[in-house]
Amino acid sequence: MSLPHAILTALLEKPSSGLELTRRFDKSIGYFWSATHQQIYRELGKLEAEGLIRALPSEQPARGQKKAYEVLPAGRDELARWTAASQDPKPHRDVMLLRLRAAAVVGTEGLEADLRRHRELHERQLEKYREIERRDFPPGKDGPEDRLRHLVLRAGIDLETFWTQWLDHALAEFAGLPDAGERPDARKG
Amino acid sequence: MSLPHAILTALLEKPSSGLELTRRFDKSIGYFWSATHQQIYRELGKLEAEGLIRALPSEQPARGQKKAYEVLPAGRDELARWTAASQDPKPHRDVMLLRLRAAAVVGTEGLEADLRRHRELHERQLEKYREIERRDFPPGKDGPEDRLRHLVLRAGIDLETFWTQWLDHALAEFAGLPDAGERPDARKG
DNA sequence: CACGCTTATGCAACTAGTTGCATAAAGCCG
DNA sequence: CGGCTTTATGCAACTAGTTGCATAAGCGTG
Repeated sequence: MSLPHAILTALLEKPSSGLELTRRFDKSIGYFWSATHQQIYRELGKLEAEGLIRALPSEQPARGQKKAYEVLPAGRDELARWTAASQDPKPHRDVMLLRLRAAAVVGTEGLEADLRRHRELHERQLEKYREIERRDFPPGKDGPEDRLRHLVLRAGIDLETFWTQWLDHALAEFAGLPDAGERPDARKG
Repeated sequence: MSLPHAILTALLEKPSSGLELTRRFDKSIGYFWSATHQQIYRELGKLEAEGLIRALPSEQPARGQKKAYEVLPAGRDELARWTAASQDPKPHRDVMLLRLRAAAVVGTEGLEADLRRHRELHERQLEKYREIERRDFPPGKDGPEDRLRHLVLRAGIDLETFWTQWLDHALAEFAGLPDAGERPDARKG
């Protein structure tokens, strides 16, 4: 149940319409909590019905019209409550690790190319994060809010660095594997 | 659509009943692809209907009876196909990072304790992985399959190490924040 | 102004994963 | 044997997230 809280956070940072939120999810909050525009519109409707946000009155709500929302005090309270509440970490799911484990049984054929491609994608994401860091956190911009937001961005940077290095390691391991790329025991069953 | 492939991998490593699979998911494959027993039973039914696995004939299938499955050639082919097919990495979702971002807006009150708790959980998981590494990958056990499986385990070890360190970093950052644990601008709205 | 393109909002149907509970056999124990 | 616990399988209902499509206003252009 994190999407409503992601939206509340984004709206507190800046009141926005559904589409604006969607765009901001695509390039900031979405890096660790992605959402499609349909999820966002649906959730905005629910949050409004619950009285946690409201549509800004200025622009009349009509189809094809921007409809911006702002957070109400009840919404801020709910977000504060949720932020402080203890939560167990959810197990992460990682398809690539699953594929590697499968490859140990059915052979590595075809996997190396995708490993290489993922390495490039992670490196590109890393460069994007570094760009954001340069833009949003120049030396000196270190108030308490900045430090927290910077901390979160650092997690993104460090994670992409981690995966880039790990994939290098995996590729090196692949290079040391028997030539054909097919495990010796593959298809024996 | 990874759960069926996770199950195929597990069954190729060793034919098992639903409950055995559930247990193995809890302590091995589940570290990067978790599943409940209901998911597993449902998926076993589907895989059998599709002709990718079959119930081992030995023990008659009755309620309260173990019913073990093995992978059929079509299942192995499907798994090999899936393993080799290119897939885009899915964006990871991380609630803790979201909470930190929210804390930049509504205040950090109550968060530090959970940060500390998560640190301990990650450290405990790390110790568990290291135990598995000692048990399953003693020096010398380095055939091609071992090396791939070890690679996957190393990802788990390195990730837990990463999070332990990152949480240390986050806690150090918290220590440097204004005393009360509440952001200056919190509740100003 | 008629056409097509972009912006913006939204419904419906689907897939995946979770939670709560039901059922039944097997083993233990007084 | 009668009740209790553990093992094992499974259904039903629910929540969360995804995909495909519909609708309509605004804007540019021949």
